Amino acid sequence: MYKSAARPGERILAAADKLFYQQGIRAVGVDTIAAEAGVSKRTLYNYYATKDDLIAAYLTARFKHIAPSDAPAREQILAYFERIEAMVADGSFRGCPFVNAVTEIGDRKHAAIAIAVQFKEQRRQWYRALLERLQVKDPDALATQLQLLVEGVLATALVRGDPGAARAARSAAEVLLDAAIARKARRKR
Amino acid sequence: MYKSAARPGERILAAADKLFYQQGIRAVGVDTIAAEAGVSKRTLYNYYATKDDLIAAYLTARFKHIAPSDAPAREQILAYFERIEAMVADGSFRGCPFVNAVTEIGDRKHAAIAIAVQFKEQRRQWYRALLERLQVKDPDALATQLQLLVEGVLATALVRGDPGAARAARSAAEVLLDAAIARKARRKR
DNA sequence: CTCGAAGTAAACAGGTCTGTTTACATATGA
DNA sequence: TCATATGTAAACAGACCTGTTTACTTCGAG
Repeated sequence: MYKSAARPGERILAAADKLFYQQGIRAVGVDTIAAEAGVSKRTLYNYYATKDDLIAAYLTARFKHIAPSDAPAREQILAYFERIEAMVADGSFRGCPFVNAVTEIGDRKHAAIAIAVQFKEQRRQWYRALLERLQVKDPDALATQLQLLVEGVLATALVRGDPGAARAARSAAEVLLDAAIARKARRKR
Repeated sequence: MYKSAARPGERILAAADKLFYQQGIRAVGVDTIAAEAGVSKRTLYNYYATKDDLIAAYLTARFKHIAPSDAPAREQILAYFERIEAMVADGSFRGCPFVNAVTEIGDRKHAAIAIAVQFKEQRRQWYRALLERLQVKDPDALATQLQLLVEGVLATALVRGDPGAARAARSAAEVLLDAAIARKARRKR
């Protein structure tokens, strides 16, 4: 399938990403991934010693940082909600891969769980840094709240398949931001 | 295990509930459930023709309505966030069973998906009815937003195991409610 | 007392899973 | 040229899965 492209290791990872995300980690066997990658099972096990290693690699590869930007903080945050909306609207959306992995894995000691926790914390810090620039009163708490909205959109869109939740989240975020900024302005006076 | 209690059908359902929720639907086989229920596999298949039927029965049994109350609407909503916090704080929390089922199942035509969708919609209507009593401007939209917060708490608590998210959600809900009520008061004037 | 419903235990069929192994092919660089 | 690394195909081991079947037991109602 991916035979023409790239090296085996990358083809395997691409196949794993597609199948794990679309069908679930437990639903997909290594045989299927090897076939999709156009690679023998032996080769797959050369690159990834166990399925668990491959799962960890899959999540690590999904661990993207957000490109830093000089745009106004409030704008960046609201734009993020729009990015989520686009993601969710795109038909092939199947929930957050990190949350799904935690759901499917069970064993809290699995490397994948730590990666998921790190990812969520990294996102939270991204909000927090922006909120500090806005000088809101409690950037840490508000960062958590914004993240709750995003997490809620991902779960809701998974269940209902409806991207409308993203717009609702965006407007809730606006209310929360306005309230936090207004409070600050009031205190300043 | 549950041998002393109740009839086989109920013992099976209780065992399925415990194991499906704690370890995941795909992680648990019918053999394990039969053993936990202290029942032969033959008996299990007498009560539930297929594992899928048992999964559907498990979710149906989890489908609880919220007891109606005459308490002030705002109080009821905030109390709901506290109930979520208690749920999440209780060690054995493993996410929302309905969302988990959707994650684990994949096949959108499975009876379980419809049950999950219905459940979420039923909860949303509960918020909406309360918000109508508060005469906020757009009860439907605000109901969705409150639900996003709850859904976010469930997902976040699953990943991080931290019940702090529930308190953050509660205070976000307060801000959203206050904003919606203030707007209405302003319009009234 | 006896018949039938409802249960048990255990094996089985046919499938899939992860991970290993064997035997062979190809390509590249010293 | 030829050794080594890297790959393939395919079978295999051993486990677990869902669902069925067989043969036996228990027990209560008529």
